[in-house]
Amino acid sequence: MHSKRKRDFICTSEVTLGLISGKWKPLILGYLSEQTYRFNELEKLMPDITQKMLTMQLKAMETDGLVKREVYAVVPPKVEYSLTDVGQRLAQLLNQLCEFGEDYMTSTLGSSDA
Amino acid sequence: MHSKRKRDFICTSEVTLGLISGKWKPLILGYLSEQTYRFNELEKLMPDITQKMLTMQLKAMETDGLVKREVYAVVPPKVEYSLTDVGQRLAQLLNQLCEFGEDYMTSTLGSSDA
DNA sequence: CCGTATCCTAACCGATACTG
DNA sequence: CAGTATCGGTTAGGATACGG
Repeated sequence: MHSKRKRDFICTSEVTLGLISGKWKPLILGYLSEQTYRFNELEKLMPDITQKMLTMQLKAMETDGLVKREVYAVVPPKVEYSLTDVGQRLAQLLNQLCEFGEDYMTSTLGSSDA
Repeated sequence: MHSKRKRDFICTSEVTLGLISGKWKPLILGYLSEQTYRFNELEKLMPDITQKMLTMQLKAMETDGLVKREVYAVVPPKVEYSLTDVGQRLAQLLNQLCEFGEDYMTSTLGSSDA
């Protein structure tokens, strides 16, 4: 009874994957799930990311409702990023992906074509 | 106590994401989680995929240990694809992504910037 | 400090044609 | 039937420079 509807069903996974797809999103999600960070703090946590990419990924996640952006009207500028409730739930899901990843790496150590 | 190790931990999620990343992999995973399919059956299930992409994604998934490929020495050729145990477990995980995706679409209907 | 804008490369993916 | 090979378009992402 699920053979025909499966395609639609599976496609909703791509909605979720779209929220995470992006080279730095999983990492950002991971950090922000711990605490609120300022823009340049995130930069320091991820030395390899460029300002452009950090801005883009944060903006995308904000648009997707995962991240909350708070601007303080001070000089020098201060902007804080935190996860929304949805973002936190997605971060939880990401943890499950981590668990699978760890298990996968373990269970495929004795693979024949590794 | 987990703030410094978090980065390594989160990065293992990218291992899992790497297994799913690919335009058609979630769909293929979904179909093969139901039953074994032949190459051209998968083609029919996904009318928009090209032979090249189907071959590539299947080969990648086979290399990753998600898919089992069985060749029958007959004419015309017959090749059957099925999920390995790891592949099945990943398909389960994909179902959770689906659930989140559905819930996400529902919970963001009343969003302010939709 | 927090971004934007521009340029450039590399990867992904589709269309098409060909092969065992 | 089940692939492989080649070409070409589109997009993600990095480097760098500039602006509020």
